[in-house]
Amino acid sequence: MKKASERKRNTYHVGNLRVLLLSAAREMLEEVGPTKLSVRAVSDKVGVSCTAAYHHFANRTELVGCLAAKGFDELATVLAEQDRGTPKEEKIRTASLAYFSFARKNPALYQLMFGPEFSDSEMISELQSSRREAFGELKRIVAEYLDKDAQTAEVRGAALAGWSHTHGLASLVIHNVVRPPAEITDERFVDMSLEGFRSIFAG
Amino acid sequence: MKKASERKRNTYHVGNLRVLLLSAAREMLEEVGPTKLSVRAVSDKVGVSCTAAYHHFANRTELVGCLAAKGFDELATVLAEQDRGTPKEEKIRTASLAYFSFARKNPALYQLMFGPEFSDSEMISELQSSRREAFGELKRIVAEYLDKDAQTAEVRGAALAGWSHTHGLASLVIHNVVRPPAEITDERFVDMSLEGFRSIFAG
DNA sequence: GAAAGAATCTTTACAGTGATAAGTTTGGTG
DNA sequence: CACCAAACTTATCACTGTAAAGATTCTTTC
Repeated sequence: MKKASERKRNTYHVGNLRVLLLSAAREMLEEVGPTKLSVRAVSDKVGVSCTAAYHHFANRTELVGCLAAKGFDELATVLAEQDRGTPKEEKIRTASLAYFSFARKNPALYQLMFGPEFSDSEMISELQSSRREAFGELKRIVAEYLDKDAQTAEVRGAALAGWSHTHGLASLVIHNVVRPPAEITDERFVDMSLEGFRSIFAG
Repeated sequence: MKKASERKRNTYHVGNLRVLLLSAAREMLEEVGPTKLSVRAVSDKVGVSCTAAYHHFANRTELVGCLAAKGFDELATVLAEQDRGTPKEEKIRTASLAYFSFARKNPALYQLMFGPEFSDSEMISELQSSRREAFGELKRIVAEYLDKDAQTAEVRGAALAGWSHTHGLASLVIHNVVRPPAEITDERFVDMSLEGFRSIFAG
């Protein structure tokens, strides 16, 4: 009596549709772009009706917000990994590089994380805490670099500055506003910009 | 024999629909947000059928691209104005402040200018040249600050760094990733970040 | 000044989007 | 086994970008 859909669905209730949707979404994200990721397409890919998704996520924003949250977690991890064993003086450079490299490897995800999608709505506490933790990692690194306590105003300012700079650089490149010369590696490019800042403060 | 629409249209052919659409779009932009600006809503506001817009713009992207281009023009103008008469040593700070202030005053426009909308498509030469000119203005300012020729690698690097930093700061704030303390002015906030950078390079 | 052609605008239509409401199937629990 | 709650489906709506084809007006040419 299965007049229902023609989809092959061995398991009717998957049980963990949520994670299936999320990983399908993550897979499609880089192909499709941050704005064009649709609930329907994701559901289709999993082999489920699109309204099924609305039983696990309040709306598209929440789905995509979880993706962004995972992005921040991943970013924090990468930063921590790359920082491990780095000598003090190199910490800022290494972190900047890891950050920039992460952004270049996952442009759509990065655009999502810092895009206009969540600027108004304060919901998705998961996203907010993941963000906070990623920034925390940054502050930790800067604190060690400066040999100061992480709660210091100086550390906070320096972390803000470093984050702004690297995020700005990544954002400009990802959005094709600035195009780094083809013959130059990401590493060189980040160094160029850091050097640029140094020369601003030299005078 | 006017069985046509019920809209009041004294002048059937306006002649300059293009500019009308653009200014209507600009007006709505800040209310509606960069992603939710629709061709239909804009056309409605002008009092014209939505397909009429497609006689003046190839698609939504082009419409919104012209808006962004104008944004870059405006930004370049603001930078130039604020720079005029500023003593050499203050030029970077003044430019950063003017830039940041522009972004805060026109958040939606700013998001549009640096959003994912135009990252793939290379069209809209107007946008591209406006962008280039805005960056040119930045380079000019940095060149004067450093007392070097604008074509120098050093100037280019410093301009890139300065742009990245201020753009990053503006982007983080506009997207609510970082929330500047309420009691602090924009001016103080930018200074804080610049100070932060100085302390990074002090050691 | 009239007729032809170009520009401009409208109606209609389609496919894809986020989202809701109401019904159906399933797994688990008494 | 019966029932209930969770998971999923089928409509359906309002809205979006965009194309096609027809209508209206402006402009140019004779």
